[in-house]
Amino acid sequence: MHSFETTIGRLRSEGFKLTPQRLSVIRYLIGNKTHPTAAVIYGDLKKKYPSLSFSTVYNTLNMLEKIDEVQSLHLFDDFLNYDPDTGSHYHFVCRSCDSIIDIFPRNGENVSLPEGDISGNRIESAQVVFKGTCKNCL
Amino acid sequence: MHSFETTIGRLRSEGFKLTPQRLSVIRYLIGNKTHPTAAVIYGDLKKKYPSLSFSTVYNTLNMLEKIDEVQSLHLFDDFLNYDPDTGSHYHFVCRSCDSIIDIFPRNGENVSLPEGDISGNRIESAQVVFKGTCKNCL
DNA sequence: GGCGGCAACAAGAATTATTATTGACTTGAT
DNA sequence: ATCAAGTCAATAATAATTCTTGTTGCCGCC
Ligand SMILES: [Mn+2]
Ligand SMILES: [Mn+2]
Ligand SMILES: [Zn+2]
Ligand SMILES: [Zn+2]
Repeated sequence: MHSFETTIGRLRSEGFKLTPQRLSVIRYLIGNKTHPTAAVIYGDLKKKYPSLSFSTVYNTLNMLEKIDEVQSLHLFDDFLNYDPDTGSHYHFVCRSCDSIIDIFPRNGENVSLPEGDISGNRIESAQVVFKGTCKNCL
Repeated sequence: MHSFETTIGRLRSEGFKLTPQRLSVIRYLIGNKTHPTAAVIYGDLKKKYPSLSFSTVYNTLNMLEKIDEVQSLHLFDDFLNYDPDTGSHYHFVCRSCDSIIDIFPRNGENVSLPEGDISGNRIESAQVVFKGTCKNCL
């Protein structure tokens, strides 16, 4: 996700209205490193904005994903996690405590993935998910 | 997945009964490179075994996954694909035609992933999914 | 042969996250 | 001020998976 100013600038220029609900979701997500679910976002914001509805959270998340300001991650079976960091990075999921940890590979150090083609197929994105046991649980 | 003989040997030794339903699912999966969904497996086997039930397919798949004879893949939003190849390989998903293509990285050639630790967290498995446009659709 | 225990089964209901729909109301942008 | 867009609330639709319940068929034992 871009900065608050850049993000709302993008929304404005794409013709979206800057409603308080949308702004609250955006403010919640900017700088958030916890990969929250829609339910968690709703639960947290509901405290401050008691009239917020679940559909609005979903609608806003889907809208933000469409303009590439967030990405949704399929890390668990039954729900999605949302990540405001749409840059190239990977995730580690602890099988024991379910925590999600960002992995930022330094160039060539830990993870190297092909750019462009693999046997004639054009790669446009790559998702890498590690599963294991986190530092804390070890 | 192992050979038919090895697989049913494992089932026998783990105390599972070799029922016709289970054997039909196993036979369906062995050597299958198509990453079928539970629904596809059910639909195909239903022709030959009209009394087969959906839950039995699911139960059998879960049982096979537990003893590591298949793996389930979260490649799409709403369903799982099952892969009888539990060896280390990755997947390419075509955004246009939804086809799934196996990627077998030769050592160090295209993909290299860390074994063991990443900043103190113990990695036990890694899932890599490429998305893009396949040879056919290009 | 008859019986009890038991795993697996079929059928379908239940669950659950997400998406879609409705209709009345509110609000942001011009 | 106007009005299209967004919101809320409630509810329904969707769809993959899991759960429940009663039934079946096999096996060992009397
Ligand atoms: Mn992340
Ligand atoms: Mn595969
Ligand atoms: Zn942990
Ligand atoms: Zn294709």
